[in-house]
Amino acid sequence: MPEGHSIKHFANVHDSLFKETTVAVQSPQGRFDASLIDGKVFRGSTTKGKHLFLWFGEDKQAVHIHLGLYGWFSILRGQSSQPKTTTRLRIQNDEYTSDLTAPTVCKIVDEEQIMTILAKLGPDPLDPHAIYEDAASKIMFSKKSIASLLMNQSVISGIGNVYRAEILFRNKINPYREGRSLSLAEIKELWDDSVYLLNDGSTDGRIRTVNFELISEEEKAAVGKYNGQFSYVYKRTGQPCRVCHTSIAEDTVDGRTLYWCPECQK
DNA sequence: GCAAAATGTCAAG
DNA sequence: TTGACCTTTTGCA
Repeated sequence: MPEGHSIKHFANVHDSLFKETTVAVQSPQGRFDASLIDGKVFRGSTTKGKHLFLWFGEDKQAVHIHLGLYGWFSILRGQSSQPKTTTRLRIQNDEYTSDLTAPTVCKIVDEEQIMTILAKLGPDPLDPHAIYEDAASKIMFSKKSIASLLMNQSVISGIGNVYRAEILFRNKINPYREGRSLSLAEIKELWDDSVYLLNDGSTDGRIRTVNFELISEEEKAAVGKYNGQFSYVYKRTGQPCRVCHTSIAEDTVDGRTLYWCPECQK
């Protein structure tokens, strides 16, 4: 389940495995018209926040993909495997197969539609040219909580529920503070930490936020059970804070579950 | 075997 | 604010 780091990771994977190769495209599920790009050359990927664009052919047609809550790519070596009936988009060259399942969006878009999508998104911490002040100026005058603002893709794009919880913990910010109550230094710290964490996560598509020394031996031993993903507060309701041992709290904000440490994030 | 939850977003009420 | 949507995984019978 994807935040911005996964999108960037999948973009990089597609670039490294399929770029400038002729690809066969199908939609076993039938909900994407694969004939529009089947047999064309894959030209590469672009991303912003949680939005991925795959470019094909001489006239550079773009397929807009948003993974939503459940969408995922499975990348396989070879091309012999049978696709699942739920596979929306299968891309293959001589060596690799990419199967996309359960995206919220997977469709051909034109330049105007792309501009509309991009215009709605705040700066992406994964973009080296992002203008962080665009996010800062929205946060510093807002009466909404910083927890709300970080999840709002028009403020800052690419952060989801896991990174939100973890970034606020790492920077000792109470999630209910109004955006306008944050100092510029605090906002800059949140941005810098987002840049660091999302970049790190995008290398392999995994979220790493916790100082490894703070993870207990028992937890490390049970690594398979947790799929190797540790957190400070995300989904740790009732468990002791890794820093101060206070019980981690949870609440629902804007329909999403928020986790925080009442002591570290006063 | 089935219900519930899950890293997201949009539109209806 | 709630429900709908796309699918898989987990936990409880």
